[in-house]
Amino acid sequence: MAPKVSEEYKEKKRQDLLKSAMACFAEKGYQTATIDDIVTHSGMSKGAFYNYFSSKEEIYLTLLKQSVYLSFQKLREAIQSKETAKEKLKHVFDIYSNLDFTKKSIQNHRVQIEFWIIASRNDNLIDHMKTHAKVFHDFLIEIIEEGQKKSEFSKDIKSADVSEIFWAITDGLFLHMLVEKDEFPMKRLYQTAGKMILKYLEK
Amino acid sequence: MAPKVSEEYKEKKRQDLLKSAMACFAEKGYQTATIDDIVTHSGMSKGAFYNYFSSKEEIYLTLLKQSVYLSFQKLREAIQSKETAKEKLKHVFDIYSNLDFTKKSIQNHRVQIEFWIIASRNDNLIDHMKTHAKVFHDFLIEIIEEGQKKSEFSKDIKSADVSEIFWAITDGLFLHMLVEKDEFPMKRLYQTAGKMILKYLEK
Amino acid sequence: MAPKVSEEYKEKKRQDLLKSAMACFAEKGYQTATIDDIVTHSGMSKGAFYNYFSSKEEIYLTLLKQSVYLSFQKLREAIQSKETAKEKLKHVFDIYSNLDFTKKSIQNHRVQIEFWIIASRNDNLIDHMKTHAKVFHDFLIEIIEEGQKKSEFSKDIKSADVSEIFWAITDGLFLHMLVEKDEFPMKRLYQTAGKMILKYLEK
Amino acid sequence: MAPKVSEEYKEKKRQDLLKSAMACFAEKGYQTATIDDIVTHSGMSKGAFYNYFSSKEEIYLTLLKQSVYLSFQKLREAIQSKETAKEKLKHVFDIYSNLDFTKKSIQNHRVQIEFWIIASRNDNLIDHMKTHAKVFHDFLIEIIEEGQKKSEFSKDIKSADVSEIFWAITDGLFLHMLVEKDEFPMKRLYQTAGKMILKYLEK
DNA sequence: TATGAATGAGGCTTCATTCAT
DNA sequence: CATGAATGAAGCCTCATTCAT
Repeated sequence: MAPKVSEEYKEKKRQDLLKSAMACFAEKGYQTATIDDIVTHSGMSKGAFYNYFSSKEEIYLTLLKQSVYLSFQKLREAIQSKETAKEKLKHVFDIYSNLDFTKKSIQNHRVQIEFWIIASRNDNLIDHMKTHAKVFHDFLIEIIEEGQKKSEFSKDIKSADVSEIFWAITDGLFLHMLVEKDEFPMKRLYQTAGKMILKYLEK
Repeated sequence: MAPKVSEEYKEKKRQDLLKSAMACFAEKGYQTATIDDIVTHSGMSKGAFYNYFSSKEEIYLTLLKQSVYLSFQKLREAIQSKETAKEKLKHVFDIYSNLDFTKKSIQNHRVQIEFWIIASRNDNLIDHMKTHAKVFHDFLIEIIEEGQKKSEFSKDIKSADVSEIFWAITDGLFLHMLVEKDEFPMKRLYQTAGKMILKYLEK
Repeated sequence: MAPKVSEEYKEKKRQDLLKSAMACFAEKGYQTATIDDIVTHSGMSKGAFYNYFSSKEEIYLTLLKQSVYLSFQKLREAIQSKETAKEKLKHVFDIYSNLDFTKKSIQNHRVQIEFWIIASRNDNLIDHMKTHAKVFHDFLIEIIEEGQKKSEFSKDIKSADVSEIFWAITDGLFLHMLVEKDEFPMKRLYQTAGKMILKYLEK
Repeated sequence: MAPKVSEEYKEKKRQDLLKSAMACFAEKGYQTATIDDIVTHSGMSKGAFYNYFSSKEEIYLTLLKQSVYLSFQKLREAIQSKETAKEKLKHVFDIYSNLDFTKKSIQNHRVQIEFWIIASRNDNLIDHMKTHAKVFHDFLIEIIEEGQKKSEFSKDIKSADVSEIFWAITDGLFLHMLVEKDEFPMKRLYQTAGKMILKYLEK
């Protein structure tokens, strides 16, 4: 029997649910958001939800994978045109410091950090997270080591450590912004952190 | 007429519950851990729990105040003997980099970070958090400005921003350590971050 | 797209729950009857209950509105055919004195009286009650004043007071019947009260 | 061994608890008032409570008996000086219509009516209630029949029925007053009811 | 006797998931 | 495939009563 509906139709529904789920998890958090919230937001029925995802946890994980992947894609693309390692690094700082710190963007990050915490308690997830983390990590290491090769940066420095600190700052600042909200000078802080890192990297 | 049990007895029970609660929140998270988990862990009855705390939220908040208070106390004491601002800062870095990154200590931080996220969605809690945060923030600002006065550090630098970045690194590193666990070179990373900040502060 | 069950189906379930609730409240009282009692009586699940009513209080209020509404409807219909005010009043007395004082009917009144008491302690409910009471009150006042206009009744008498006393007798007799049960000559008492009131109204 | 404390001491404590219980039941109702409420109100301990009463139900019943007894005592005393049956009846009406309808007095009645309802569901209590009711009932019947003997009142009238109606009015009016509160013209209503009854009794 | 901490059954409500239509 | 009513386990909290001190 031929399928009753096209694959595109199904994929669209799936994406609708993912979007709604993201919106709900962002607003209320994983534990607090309910399946009802999600299906109400999406205008679909509960039955439909379970046709596409087998559980609340599954949609959550799907979301996680997708969202990490997407944000990494953006990052990589943005860098391509830059020549020197220093320029690339600066551009990464720029990207983060120029994110629109709208409610939606902040909530996205909240979900990511929450993911991180939940994953840290779940052996099945923790490897996923490590893998995701590694992607970002390697991306930065690559740039730094490129700079070291080209003698832009000091060779005495452990690239992995600087990368780690960079991502720590990123997550740490977002975490703090969640509480401080509007008054938080994210852009300035990010630029300061960028200067700090560059100063450290330079010979 | 006098109470039948001593104040010490009651305080001990209270602390027992706090300890159990911390263990459960650390293991399962605030939302997932149940009152039943806590009382089972403590060997007490549910009724007893409610003699000491009026709700799950209350014990959670108590825990946080206590843990924030304790860790700040340690920090302040540790600094006292140091003369220069630079030494003080270095010592702060040392303290954090020498924390015993045992399971327990890590879980403590997990609870703190988790709370941060929960609080960020709850207007009643957010002020608590800001207050706690300010304590640590002001502490660092004080040291940095002392260093600026004494001409140890550059006067062109916004002390509040450096403080913010320092705490962002702290929380960010802990967040990452939650996932990376044993392999995470927390000590080295912290020291690197310390050097980075000092280099930036110095003229 | 259309709902999978008909509106009639849902309305039937709702009415089933209302009936069960009435039975349980009547048997045990509002405070003592539990949601479990109600769902067990109705053969439904607890979850189903909460699909139809949002709380125990809500089903209770719904029940009361409904029962007040129904009994008032009956009253008003019964009166229509009568010509004179005196005949109307007599008919009201007749209706009450000929109620089937079965267990069920008595229990209905018990719930009403109980609710009266609960409402009297609850500012949110008290207005509901006043509104209900006013409906009955105005109904009687209208008849009495019609009788006064037509010179069937003395014009020196405050219609509102007689109405109040009539309803006081009604509730008072029901209250006593709750305890005296079978031996209580409700019919005769009601007729006596009717005579008493008519004698007082007549010039 | 001689008792450690005097009987008077114990009786005083008992009465204190009864007073507190009455206050709490009046304010919150039987089901809603807790043992904690009562002991807090009385300044005693829970243990003490259970030394004097074996359960919440017991103190409730004790209260009931006592309060019925006391109010009847007052009634009987008040009547003594009157000569004719009509005067006696009028005086009874006067007493009720001149009660201070303060909050406290109203709440007392609320508790009584609540008793009545609870008792009506409890076979063990229902006989108690009937006995109490009979005391009041017989009291009024006695007066009415005295009036019939002395030819003050019509002999065609069933004294028991008039008595029943009188008490129904009393309870009914109190019930309504609970909801209407301040605006309720209890005094005028009671006097109107008195006139109504007397008119009916007179030849 | 007095104290009040401890108990634990039981109440209300939520919500992920199932399944008949 | 879609619908949404039904399920029932599980969570939080209350409170009458007990009992060690």
